Amino acid sequence: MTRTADLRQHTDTRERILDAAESLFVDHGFEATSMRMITGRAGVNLASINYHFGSKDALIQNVFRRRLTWLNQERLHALDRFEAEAKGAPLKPHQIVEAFFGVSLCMAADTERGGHTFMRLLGRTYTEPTAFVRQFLAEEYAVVVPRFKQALLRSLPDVPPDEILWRFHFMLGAMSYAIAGTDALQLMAEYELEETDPEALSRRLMPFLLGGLRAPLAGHAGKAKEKGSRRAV
Amino acid sequence: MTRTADLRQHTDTRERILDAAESLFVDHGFEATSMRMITGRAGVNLASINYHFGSKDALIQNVFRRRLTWLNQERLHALDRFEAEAKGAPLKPHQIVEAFFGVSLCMAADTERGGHTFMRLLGRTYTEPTAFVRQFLAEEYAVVVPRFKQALLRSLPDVPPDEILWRFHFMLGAMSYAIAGTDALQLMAEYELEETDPEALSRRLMPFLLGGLRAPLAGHAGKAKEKGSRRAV
DNA sequence: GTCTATATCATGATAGAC
DNA sequence: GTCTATCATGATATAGAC
Repeated sequence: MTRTADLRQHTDTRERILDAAESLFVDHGFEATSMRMITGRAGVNLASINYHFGSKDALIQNVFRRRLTWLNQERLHALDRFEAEAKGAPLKPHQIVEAFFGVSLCMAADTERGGHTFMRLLGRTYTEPTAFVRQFLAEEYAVVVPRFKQALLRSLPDVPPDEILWRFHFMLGAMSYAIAGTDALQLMAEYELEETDPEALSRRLMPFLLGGLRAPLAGHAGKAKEKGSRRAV
Repeated sequence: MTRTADLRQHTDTRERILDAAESLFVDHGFEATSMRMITGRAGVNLASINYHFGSKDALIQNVFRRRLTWLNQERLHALDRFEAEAKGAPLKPHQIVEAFFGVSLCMAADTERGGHTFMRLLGRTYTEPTAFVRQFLAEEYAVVVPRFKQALLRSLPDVPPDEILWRFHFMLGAMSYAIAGTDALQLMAEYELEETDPEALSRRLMPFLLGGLRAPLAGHAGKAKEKGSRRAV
């Protein structure tokens, strides 16, 4: 149970399994990753997954929980700091984006301890959720999402709430691809791209996100199909 | 071999298999989708997949090829039309975005004949490519990507080429999430979202993409790590 | 806690009758 | 072209010795 995250190689069997599973899930997906592959890479016995986690599904949940609760706390803390500075005034969009996506990119920048791998997994999972994973993610995000949503609503009072939600969703997509990164981009570029420097990625992604978030609304009838009062809670 | 795409239910066994595989691949991924699931949904015999396609991998490729070649042709035609109008002048960013993403969204709007399903599959696959799928996608995009890349370079001469590639990549991510749509968004919204009206989606996504594409560059040193002449071919 | 051995089941693929 | 029956393999999970 020690939380001292040594670099690279964990000695604890539990952590070794989690590390191996995390990286294999990214490359092959949950169901295509067998327990033999996981225990093989972790250098532990096949039966140890069931001993430590009970089942493969429980292992999947632990892979997420291990990092996601911490990540969401950091996102909230970042938001807290900005709101403390603002003293009740609405935040600026770039602060909210910084709090959520900056922290995310920060975790994605950690290649040694697996943060990068995890963020790729998270982005991939968000659009391809198995039933029980979706349920699980919804619970993990239950605290974070409303906070950021409200901050955005206050920050952009002229933009319809639905529009803000969608744009946040688009930003998640852009970030997901950003972190998936060179592997997928290489498919497009004929020449070899530079290594993914975390800071460079942030300098690239952030302006894009803000540009999209603050883009002028489409011309006519953003609320064409009005349906009574449709306001986010 | 008839290309008359009847609505809904195909009578041809081949097409029935392709339809079933397409939708199952979206929901469960390639490897988690068994041939029994596919033939079961298609209402055909288990052995027919191997008879008609030879293997499961070959089936996967056929699922993509069936729609992707057509889609890429449409994207090129749209670009051709704009360039014909422009008579040698550089296109405007919104035209290029319209040509690529407008056509994509148009296919994604087709829910009856499976275009929507396919576009979700394509977006999911782009960041989670099995080895042979990646190879295959690279071939399919070999013609389209350079054309659009060059159009963007001409359209935005002040933006470094690498930056343009990345922003195109980000746009793909935003579109992928946009099409994945309500399923994933619902995870975030506490209230029930409206149905995904295709036109509404386009009105939402397009301004976001353009805002991101044309966003001002990050302040200092966009090319901090210069490495000789790094120009796209 | 770790390991071997094994039970049970689903998978991709094929052979061969019709 | 379609179907049944079947093979070989690999999956998750567990029982029980150490």
